[in-house]
Amino acid sequence: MLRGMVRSPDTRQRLIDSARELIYSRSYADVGVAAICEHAGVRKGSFYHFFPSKQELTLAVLDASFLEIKQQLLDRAFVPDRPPLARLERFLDLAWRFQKQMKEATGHMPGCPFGNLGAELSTRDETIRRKVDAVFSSLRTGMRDLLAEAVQAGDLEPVDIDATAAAMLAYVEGVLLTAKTRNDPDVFKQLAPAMLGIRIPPQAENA
Amino acid sequence: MLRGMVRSPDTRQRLIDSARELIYSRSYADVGVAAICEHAGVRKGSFYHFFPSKQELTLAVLDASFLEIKQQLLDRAFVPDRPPLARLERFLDLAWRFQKQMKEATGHMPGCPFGNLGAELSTRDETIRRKVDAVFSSLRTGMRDLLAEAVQAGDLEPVDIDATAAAMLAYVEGVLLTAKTRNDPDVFKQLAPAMLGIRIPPQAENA
DNA sequence: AGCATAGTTGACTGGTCGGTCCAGTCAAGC
DNA sequence: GCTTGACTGGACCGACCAGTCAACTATGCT
Repeated sequence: MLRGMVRSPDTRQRLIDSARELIYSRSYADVGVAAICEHAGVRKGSFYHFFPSKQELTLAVLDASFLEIKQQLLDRAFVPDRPPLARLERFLDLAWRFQKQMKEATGHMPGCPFGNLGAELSTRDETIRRKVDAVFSSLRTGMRDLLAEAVQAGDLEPVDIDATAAAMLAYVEGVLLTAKTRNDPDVFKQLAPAMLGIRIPPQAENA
Repeated sequence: MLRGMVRSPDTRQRLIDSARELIYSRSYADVGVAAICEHAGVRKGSFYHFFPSKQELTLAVLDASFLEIKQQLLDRAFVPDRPPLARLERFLDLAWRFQKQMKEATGHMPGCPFGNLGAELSTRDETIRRKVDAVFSSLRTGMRDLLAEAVQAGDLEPVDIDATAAAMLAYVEGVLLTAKTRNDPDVFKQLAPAMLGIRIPPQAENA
């Protein structure tokens, strides 16, 4: 009776998902390969059949996290059913809901999956650092496009959209880290909206 | 001549200093007790004479780091020889110089010693999380006082000084993390000045 | 049927982890 | 000079680390 594909249909994906969840809620160093395998219901040998190292798995985790964030957060928040800046507000609201929900479920604020890895590993693993950088770069591009649209629509005065996108993203990262360190989702709720007011003027400085 | 206290004058302090340097430039998990001892020229047994655990040493490291930041950064930047907001600019400039100097010396951007530990350990060690939170709280207070002075002097419109101080600090943390992940001090230089424009209005929301 | 191969298993390795233990050392107080 | 107690040295501990390996199983292809 519907035997089919007995041999674990998606061992590789289960490993990625387990690692993503565990590393996100703890840290890279605190989660061993053995713990990831146990959570995924997979034996050590199978792990190394699919991934040559913990580092390589982590790169795959970063891809998976980016996909998740894009689909669950960005694509939802950025639906063009309202003005660009209102979409940014929706983005912050969705992000806050998620952080709050994680706090309720686990007792901890997880922060940003990319910021966490960047903070922990940037000085120690150049490959992972570059990957995190690439993810942030993609996020910045999305933000930049939104700001360009806002400028075009006249909802935003002309700014250096690249720098302003980077600044807004940095601010969100900082707020996430602050909320995580205080272990309080309301910190995010209180501080995040100020992101919308951040501006970096075009070219050199002026007023 | 001037014998006194032959028995290692400051073994404890050397351990703290070594741990501070190593953990700051790598991470908590990447630096073992053995490495700290070796760097300090101290044997394992002595370590555990002065500190009951690596965690306790880390708490002492946080105190030492805070003292260092206060003396080398805050106390220098906040000298009241100019208007409050100009002191904030000087703070950013000093912070940038330090990050740049570390990059040149080690090849890496270290980021913020508190933010790093907060990101890595907040979900895993409640005691350290609280300590990091306390440090941030002190920093916020310093920033808050400066903003209060700026408002009083008429250099800044009335804002929610507590929330605005928190937002500015969060922004600096985010910029430091961004610069660390990109491994480029110029990111800090470009983005940091926007901190001065961050505002959170008093009480409820308005415009 | 037979073979190739993707996938699985669990025992195993060398090394490192944080932490323990205790005999020894030295300076100060009596 | 003897005792006390802070401090030191270093051997040692069990647990865990990332990673290896050879034997095994099931599936798909011919």
